[in-house]
Amino acid sequence: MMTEEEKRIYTIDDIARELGVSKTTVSRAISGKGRIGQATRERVLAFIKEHDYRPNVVARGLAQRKTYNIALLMPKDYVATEFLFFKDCMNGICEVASEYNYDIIISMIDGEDISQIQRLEANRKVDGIIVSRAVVSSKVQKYLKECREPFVLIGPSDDPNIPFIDNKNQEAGKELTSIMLMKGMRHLALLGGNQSYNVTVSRYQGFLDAHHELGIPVDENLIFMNVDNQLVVSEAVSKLYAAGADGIVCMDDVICSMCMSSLREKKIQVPAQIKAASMYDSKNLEYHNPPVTSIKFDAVRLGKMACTKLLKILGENPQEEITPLNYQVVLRESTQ
Amino acid sequence: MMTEEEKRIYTIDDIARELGVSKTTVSRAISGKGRIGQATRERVLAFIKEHDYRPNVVARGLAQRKTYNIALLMPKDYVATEFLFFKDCMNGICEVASEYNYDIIISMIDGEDISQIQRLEANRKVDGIIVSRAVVSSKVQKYLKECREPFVLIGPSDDPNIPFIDNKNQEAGKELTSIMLMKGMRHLALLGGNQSYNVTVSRYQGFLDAHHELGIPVDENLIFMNVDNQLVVSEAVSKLYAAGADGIVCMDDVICSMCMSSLREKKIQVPAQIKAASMYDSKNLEYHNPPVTSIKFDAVRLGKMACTKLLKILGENPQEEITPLNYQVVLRESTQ
DNA sequence: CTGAAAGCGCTTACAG
DNA sequence: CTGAAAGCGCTTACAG
Repeated sequence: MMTEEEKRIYTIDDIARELGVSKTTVSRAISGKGRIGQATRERVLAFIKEHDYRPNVVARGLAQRKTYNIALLMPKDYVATEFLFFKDCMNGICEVASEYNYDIIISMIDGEDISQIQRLEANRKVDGIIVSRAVVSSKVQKYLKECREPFVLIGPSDDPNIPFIDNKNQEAGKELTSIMLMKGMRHLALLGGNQSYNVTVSRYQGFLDAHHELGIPVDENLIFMNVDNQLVVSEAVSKLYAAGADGIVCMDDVICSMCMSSLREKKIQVPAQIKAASMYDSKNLEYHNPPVTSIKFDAVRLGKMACTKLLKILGENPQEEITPLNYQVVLRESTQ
Repeated sequence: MMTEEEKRIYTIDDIARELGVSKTTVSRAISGKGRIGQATRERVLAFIKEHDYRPNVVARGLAQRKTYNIALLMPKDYVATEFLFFKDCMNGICEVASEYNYDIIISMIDGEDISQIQRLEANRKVDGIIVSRAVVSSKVQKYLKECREPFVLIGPSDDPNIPFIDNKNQEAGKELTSIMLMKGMRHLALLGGNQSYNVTVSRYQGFLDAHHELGIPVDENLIFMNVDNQLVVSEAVSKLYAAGADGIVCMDDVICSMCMSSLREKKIQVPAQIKAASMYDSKNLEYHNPPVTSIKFDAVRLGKMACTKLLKILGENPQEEITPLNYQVVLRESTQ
């Protein structure tokens, strides 16, 4: 008959009764913990499979004093670039989490306001926390350290007690810059984002490192930080071009997009008159003319590893290996 | 003493014992359900406040057969525009949810793949679902209708059985277009996004409505749909300008940004030689030169209302009123 | 107005 | 190898 009765939801008790065993036994068959006869286990497992039984995660959680939830903290005021990056992280996090049957609870953090974190803690609905942004205010970080929940940070940390996962921003910045210097450019300009972000600081440092290592002086007049809108970028581009820059390193895609369109507007040819490169390779740059050289970070992977790291702390045994994160340099026409 | 012992976590039993009442009584004082003496209630409440007791939401949930979780479905492949809009929705959703002490569990949906939804359902960790994108594939929608969980849709629906919340996209498209027509433009171009999205279809329809109502013919040669990258936009701009367009309606901000930079590049003056307007007012347009006229939707509000609607279905009594969503037209220099 | 008891659906010592 | 029992921290008829 196709018209089956309303699919009933089995409990562990139902199964025990129908199979004539104790629920202890059923529980053991499912969890794999404790001794149990081969035959019994198979019988239970077969029944479970046939009736598509899924244990109630909440009940299990209560008994085990776990929730199988992980909180993901997310700043309320994310801007475009960060958010695109974050989205990929989230993909990675969710993927790993669901493999271990954890769910992700999202919590929007408003600047310095820790009330949402307190709420999470008070409600005891999560086993751990992933903090998504390095820029999380020091107040938030401080609170997290004091609070009961284990957490991992996506982004850099100099506190050895805080588990974190980060892109190699400084190394990447250095490598990209080195490549441009080795291609012969001697007057590199830098267009950077918000300096209160760690990522900005790291990439900037990488830019400096490359110069120092090759013994090439940095021209302070070509450094423009905190450029975050079309107008400011446009002005910066005029200035740097007038000042004789032969290459531009953009700290992220959005800045680079604005930079490229500004160059087009001013009829400055790339790469003929000036070269350009960016530090985060999103789809934004894909269709640019000319295609832009850039560093490609693997945000999905970053998310996966952050989640894996937290799961380890929570006592799970994730198979995924935590190998150092890497980046690629994608050389395109804009630096030829 | 400042150094208090490890903050212990009280349970309802502890409180009952310390106060010499039954836990039934404590429970009643907290929930407000059932009769309870004024004096007793106050005594309990005072104790709770003093010791900062917070009931265990998971345990309560188990007893009430609720989870106090809401799932938010989110497509894995969101692109920039949608995602920015979605972020605001999320803010609204989270805000309302946390007021009622619900949490938001995020679930990434990969196209037609319903396995994550099945997982949500099987795990019974949510009381309801908010589907974030109108474009959710028909397969996903179909599955949701059959599944046990109540859900609301953000976006349009013609199925009267599906609760949904939507922007007035068609009306907004019509109004923006009407304004441009009434300003005297007679050859309006349209730059639209992905036609498989309902929002695109609705805004397009609004564009047509305005023309019909005013008895002004639509020039098919000025309609460019599915433009989603700089190159394509740039070509479209060339064509429409050559074809004599006197105004451009962009369906979203990202398209509009690309359109504006393309116009700048081609040295076509806005608003002198051609006017332009957009349909979603994000920060993207804020710094454009000239500032761009646009429709402003309230995504945060949209999220709030979606969540409110779901909470109603779940039997809560949200105070927030569900009034029809509105939009603003922000007239700026680009259409003067 | 208040409480003892059963129950939500699991897990886990403990005993056999 | 298996099970009875207690427990996770709440709620809620039911009885008084």
